[in-house]
Amino acid sequence: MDNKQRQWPLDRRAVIKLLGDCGIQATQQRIDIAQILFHQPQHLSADQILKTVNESRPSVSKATVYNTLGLFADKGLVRQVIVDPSRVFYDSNTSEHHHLYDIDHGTLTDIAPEQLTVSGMPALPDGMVTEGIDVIIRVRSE
Amino acid sequence: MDNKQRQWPLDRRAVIKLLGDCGIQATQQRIDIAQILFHQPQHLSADQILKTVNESRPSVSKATVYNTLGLFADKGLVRQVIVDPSRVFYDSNTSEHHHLYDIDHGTLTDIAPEQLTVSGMPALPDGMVTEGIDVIIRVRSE
DNA sequence: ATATTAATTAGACTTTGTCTAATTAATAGG
DNA sequence: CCTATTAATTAGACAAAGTCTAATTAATAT
Repeated sequence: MDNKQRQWPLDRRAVIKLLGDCGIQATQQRIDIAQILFHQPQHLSADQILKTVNESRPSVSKATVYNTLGLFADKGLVRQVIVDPSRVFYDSNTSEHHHLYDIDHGTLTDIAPEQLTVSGMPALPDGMVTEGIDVIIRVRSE
Repeated sequence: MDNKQRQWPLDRRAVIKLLGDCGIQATQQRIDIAQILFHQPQHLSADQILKTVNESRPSVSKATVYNTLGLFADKGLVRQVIVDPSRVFYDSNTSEHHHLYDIDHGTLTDIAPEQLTVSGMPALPDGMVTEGIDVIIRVRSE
């Protein structure tokens, strides 16, 4: 579901529609979280989202943040990015692209698919279904 | 250091030499851990190594396992593989290759570099030094 | 309105990994 | 070989990310 281009930033209305289109009940908490994520294409950790969403006043619990991010990832609304052993990033941009990860600063940057090509997908054993291909360039920048 | 082909399995003598060549003091604990890793090209988590090394009788502490794996990774003897949010794998094969990760079973398999080509390395911002490029094919196999 | 189902929550819990301060082992020099 | 010095190991406390549970609250449908 939903790996199309988006029009940034998504406002409240657009977010509600997006959730609806994916069969996700648009509760207040989910809308809040989605609005943070879909403000722009970005990479946020669960902890960053938890902090941001409760900035003005506490409104969403830790459990719900994790539940919601898991749900969004399942539905294909966001993409998990696993580059840092200590936390998962959630990428609000689900159109095809690669990543550059700065080990020293813990920051993620997008690499456009035109800039880097992966060719020659090997045949998979029976019963295996490709879920995705991750290409990560790891850099140091001290 | 040391991303060359190895001759599997490495016996005790070969392991001691390998450590020496990398400027690592060959203590009993490090030899034990290295022997497990370099028995064959494989992907092991810290926890798996801790269990294996203490199988017959307790001989290496948790702290030392983590210290040692960190040291081996720094020296380029093993390669960290970050594909699973819950644990880091250490790959005893440091020659160039890619990975296939089975999400449902949590298992890693190698993909030979000939089978999959990455072309068009983008120019990096000033001061950034490439540490490595990871290509991971994620599959489900329920 | 009300029954039923779905979502949220606090807080306990698990797991991976880190840190510290103290002990033990290894090395170098005489 | 003994001894000083340095390096490695250790137990156990700790930290942080994420999960789980059982109870509450909100949403939906009838």
